[in-house]
Amino acid sequence: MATLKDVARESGLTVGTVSRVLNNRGYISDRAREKVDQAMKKLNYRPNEVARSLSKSSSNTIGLIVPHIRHPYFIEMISHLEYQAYQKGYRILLCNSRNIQEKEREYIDICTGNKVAGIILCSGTVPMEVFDKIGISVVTIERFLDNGTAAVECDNRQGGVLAAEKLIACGCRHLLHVGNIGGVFMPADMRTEGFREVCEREHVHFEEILTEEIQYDSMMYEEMLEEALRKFPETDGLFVNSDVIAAQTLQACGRLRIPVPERLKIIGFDDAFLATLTTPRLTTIHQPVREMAEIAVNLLHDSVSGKLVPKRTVLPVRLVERGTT
Amino acid sequence: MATLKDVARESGLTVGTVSRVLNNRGYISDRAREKVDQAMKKLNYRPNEVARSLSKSSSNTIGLIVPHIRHPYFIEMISHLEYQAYQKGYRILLCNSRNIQEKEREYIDICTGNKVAGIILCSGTVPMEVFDKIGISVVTIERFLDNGTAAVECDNRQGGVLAAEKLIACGCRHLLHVGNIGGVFMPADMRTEGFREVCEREHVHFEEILTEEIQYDSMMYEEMLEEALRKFPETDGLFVNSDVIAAQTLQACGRLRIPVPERLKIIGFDDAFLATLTTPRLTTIHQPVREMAEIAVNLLHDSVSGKLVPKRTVLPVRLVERGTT
DNA sequence: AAAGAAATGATTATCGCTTGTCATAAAGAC
DNA sequence: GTCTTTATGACAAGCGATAATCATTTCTTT
Repeated sequence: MATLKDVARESGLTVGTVSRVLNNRGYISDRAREKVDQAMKKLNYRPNEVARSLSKSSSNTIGLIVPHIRHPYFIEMISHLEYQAYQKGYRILLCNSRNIQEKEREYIDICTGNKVAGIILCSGTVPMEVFDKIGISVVTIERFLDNGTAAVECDNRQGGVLAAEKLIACGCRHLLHVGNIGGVFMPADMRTEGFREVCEREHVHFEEILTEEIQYDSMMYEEMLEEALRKFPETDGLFVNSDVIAAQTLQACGRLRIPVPERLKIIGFDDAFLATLTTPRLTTIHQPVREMAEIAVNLLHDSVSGKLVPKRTVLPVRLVERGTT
Repeated sequence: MATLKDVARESGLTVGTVSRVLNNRGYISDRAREKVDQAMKKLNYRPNEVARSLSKSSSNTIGLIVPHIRHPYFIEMISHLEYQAYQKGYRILLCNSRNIQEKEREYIDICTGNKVAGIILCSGTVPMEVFDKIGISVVTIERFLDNGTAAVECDNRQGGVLAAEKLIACGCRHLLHVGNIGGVFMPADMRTEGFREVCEREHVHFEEILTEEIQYDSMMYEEMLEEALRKFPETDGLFVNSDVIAAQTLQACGRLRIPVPERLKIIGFDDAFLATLTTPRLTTIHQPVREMAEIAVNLLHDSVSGKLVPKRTVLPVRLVERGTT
């Protein structure tokens, strides 16, 4: 592989000048630029990013830590983040914490060892102090981190409000809400708050059940859902915390012979691709994933560049009506 | 951040010795190991992987190039590859070529610039000569690459055979096959071969339609499918090249009021998570994604270690019966 | 006790690039 | 014609490891 030195020799310039051309630093003439360009092409030169990173003790890589890859929500998030990062000249180091604290810690270590420019954290099993030491910019998405650089969220509470209002408007009077993992706090808990608020205001009865970590990890909710529907047979409106759960509710309803949306209306959350592939299609709360990803990358970029960034950014959600209401 | 030097000072040893401890090289006493361990802990030392990579002119990162992230098949593949790579001490640099040659080229450059240990290629818009120059190990998954290091595939032909046999066994006599993108050659084309063979052998009539790149990229097949079902109204058995297409066929059937599986039987391909979320659930050809991912990473590892690796590895597929047959 | 193995020290080149310093020219401003 | 700006050369320190060389010292063996 050709090095800077080779390019310098080939172009008849010195490494200093060539480096200045590459980094757009100091005085450079158009002629020099041209000569460097030609030499680079001729030698098929690619700067060694590793050496660059070492020299600057920071790379152009973003560590992306997610608790799950196969989950439809994270798929969308990862896909958009990759794109946004690419647009801004960053690469993505993909880290799947599998929702395990030890793995998350390990990945954080890996990120620091690899001198990532920053971390985008969609996983949240690790306390802030772990980050305090390492001095890396961290942008969270839909996670709390007491003292993090910046947090991006959607308006979860509003999502809960929209769902409740819609179900009630549809005439449902016995609501059921399938929420987050018990004992783990995250912004998504606010969906429950919003939902609860509306139900209480409207004096509509509602039940609430929590989920378990193992269900989240394996994405298997069916058994639990069947049980819940058996336990609350009068349920006529259901608000669940993800499209995956909603899709599996449809499966359970199929088995229990509960017609949707005739006897039971369902509203999911996320508006992932999956929402358009079920029968009927899912009515759901749309999270602006594209925008959230874009903002997250921008925040990280700004923070790395030393700019002051907002600690919290909340984006609006909206109800997307399809076939389950 | 603490460096090797600091650890050396703290442990009362020299950098040479500490480096030898870290890399398990040469003679080292247990006492030295201990002292280094303690010093590392005390200083919260993490080796700078960037410096390491520069020194060895190769990193422990694998460049993973996919044409798509949101596609259910690639999701599973990415998830498994990440896990397998992690197990073997590799990191994943996630590259989404979006099925665009220029982007793929660019990502290949990025990979070389970042001195990846090797590339796992699930995308295939770039000719081999691009790789020839750079001298990087490349393992392909479900792609042809004339002169690549190693290729991992599933037995696509057998998949086609199984699908055809099943449909015919179910009594279908007017088959339709939705194949790959026209003009682009890939191992998945062999599914069509196997399917065709059986149909011809059994004298069962079948139609075949190709898809377009834009459909693949956007994952929107519905219009095309509706059209196809209108054009061939006597169709009673359908074999499509992915679960995404199968799921959208269900959507189309819903709109056209074609009962599945009563009047039309459908077999998909991949056996992604999605296959269990549709109504009815998809009968499909299972690709052993976990094993393919594991083998791909192993092959890359072996190849990087200088071992001789098989040029082609073909894994068996199997029919998974669910509700669409 | 002699010989070899085991363990470490001390030092340094190397990886490829960034960035700083200082010197030196040539071009343009006034 | 001086002064500044622009453009480059020449050189070298530094980023944080790896790994090689050579010199020592301590421990085993026989």
